[in-house]
Formats: sequence, structure tokens, C-alpha cells
Amino acid sequence: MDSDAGSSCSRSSSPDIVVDDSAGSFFSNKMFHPYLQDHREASKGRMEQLDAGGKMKGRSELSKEEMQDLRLKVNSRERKRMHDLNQAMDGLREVMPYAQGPSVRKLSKISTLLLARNYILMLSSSLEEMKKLVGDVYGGNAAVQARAPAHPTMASTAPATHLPLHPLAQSLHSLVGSTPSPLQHHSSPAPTAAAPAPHSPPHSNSFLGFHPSVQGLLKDPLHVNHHSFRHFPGMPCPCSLCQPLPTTTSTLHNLALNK
DNA sequence: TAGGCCATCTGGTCCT
DNA sequence: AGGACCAGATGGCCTA
Repeated sequence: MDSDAGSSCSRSSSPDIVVDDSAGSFFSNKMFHPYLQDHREASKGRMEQLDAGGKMKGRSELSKEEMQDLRLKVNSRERKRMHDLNQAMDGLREVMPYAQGPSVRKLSKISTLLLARNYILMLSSSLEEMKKLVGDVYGGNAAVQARAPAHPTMASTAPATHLPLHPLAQSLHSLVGSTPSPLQHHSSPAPTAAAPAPHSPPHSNSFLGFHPSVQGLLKDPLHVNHHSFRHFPGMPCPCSLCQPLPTTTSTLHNLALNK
């Protein structure tokens, strides 16, 4: 159920069974019966001790059946809570720039959270870059034209009647307009540097302030699943290995590095 | 087989 | 009092 159901992962430790709150559900009474028996024996002992102490008087007045029902209800609520949490985690996975499909292993929870964090940081820095560019375009065209040669894509191909495409805008176009091709993550030499994709701006990574962080290679849990990352043409990989490094300050980079 | 990841149970704590 | 939240314990599944 939860996050595992419907995914490619074949693990079955979490059976996809609708659990009602009744004490006699299949899930609680049959599937984990031996397990529950063991734990109930242990907890019964603890509860009886509490009864002897007189502190849990209210609960000690409950019969064993009522205690079991209460325990099952609590367990069911906790299960539902965790399922909701996993659903939210799946929702987060769905909006991440990460390969999704039956042949791709699902991101772990910790990886999902770290990737989401880095992705947000990346988007934030990209937004700032975009804001700067918009300010340049509408606030000082001459200055932009003077700086244009710094960006080959702008200098070479931009028609006079059209605003030059920001490299990030091109990246977004390529992201939206073409089917993302799953590229081997980190296993092949940086595609943007060695052989730029046709629709990706040259050196877009350096433009956006992205750089590969070798330091995080061994430590970062994200790269436990390094086979599964997908690079979008022209888009920097949002994983923590390729996390954003703002050109002006390294604080963002440090934030991304340190949890 | 060890390690990673996960689901579940459980008791404690806090909040309404 | 009941429910939500949390962390520890436990055991199953999967992969290198």
C-alpha cells in the first residue's frame, strides 16, 4: 500500500490491504498474528506492572479484550498516519525532476527529501537569475548588448526583433518541448561540458552556477541510487552532487551541502 | 551475507 | 480522555 504499492519496487513488506479500524481486520488479526501475540505478551506484562503501581488505574479497569481493541485502534491510526505520510512523500516524488517509471527504482525517503531541498534551492537561484536578466532587459538594453558576447547563444543567434533567449529559458524550452532523455547519472562525463545537447545552452551549468561537488560523492545518500538520476537536456541535475552554487555567494551551496 | 530501506508495533509526550 | 506525533525496537525484503 502506501508508497510501495504501484511502484516498481517489488518489496512486499507492506501489504496493500485496506485496513479498517475494527479490531477484527485481516491485517491485524491474521497477517501479523504471531507477531502481535509476541508483542502483546510483552506489553501485557508492562501494563500489568502499571496496574500494580496504580498509576494507570483508568486503563487497568479495561478488560483484556478492551485493551486489545484499544491497542488495535491505536495501531490502525498510526498505520493510517504513516500511510498518509507516504502518500505525501509520493506526491513529492511526482513533482521531482527524477525518472519515474516501472523500470526505475523509487527514490528513498531521505533521498526524496534531500533532492526536494536541493531542487527548491536550484529553482530559487534560477528565479533570481531570471529576475536579474529581466531587469537588465527592460532596464538597460545597451548594457545587455554590451555584455552579450559573454553569452555565445545570445550573441550569435538572437534576432534583433526578438529578445535574446536566456539560457535558462532555453533550458526550460528544451525541458518542456522535448522528451527528457535518461542519461546515465555521473557515469558519463558531464554532457553539458563535453558534448552539449542540441537544445541546451553551452556551459549552462556554469552560467547557473552549478558545479559538480566531488566532496559529496561518498557521503551523500542521494547517490546510493545513482543509477536512477535523470539529466534533462540543458537542465542541471538537481541531485546534491550537482547542487547549485550561487555565483555570488557560497552560502546557498553550503546550505545544500549541510543538512 | 551485510547493509539499506521500509512497515509496523509500541509507549511516551504533547495538544485540544 | 482521545488523538496526533515521535522515536525506539523489530523483522522482512532487496541488493551489492
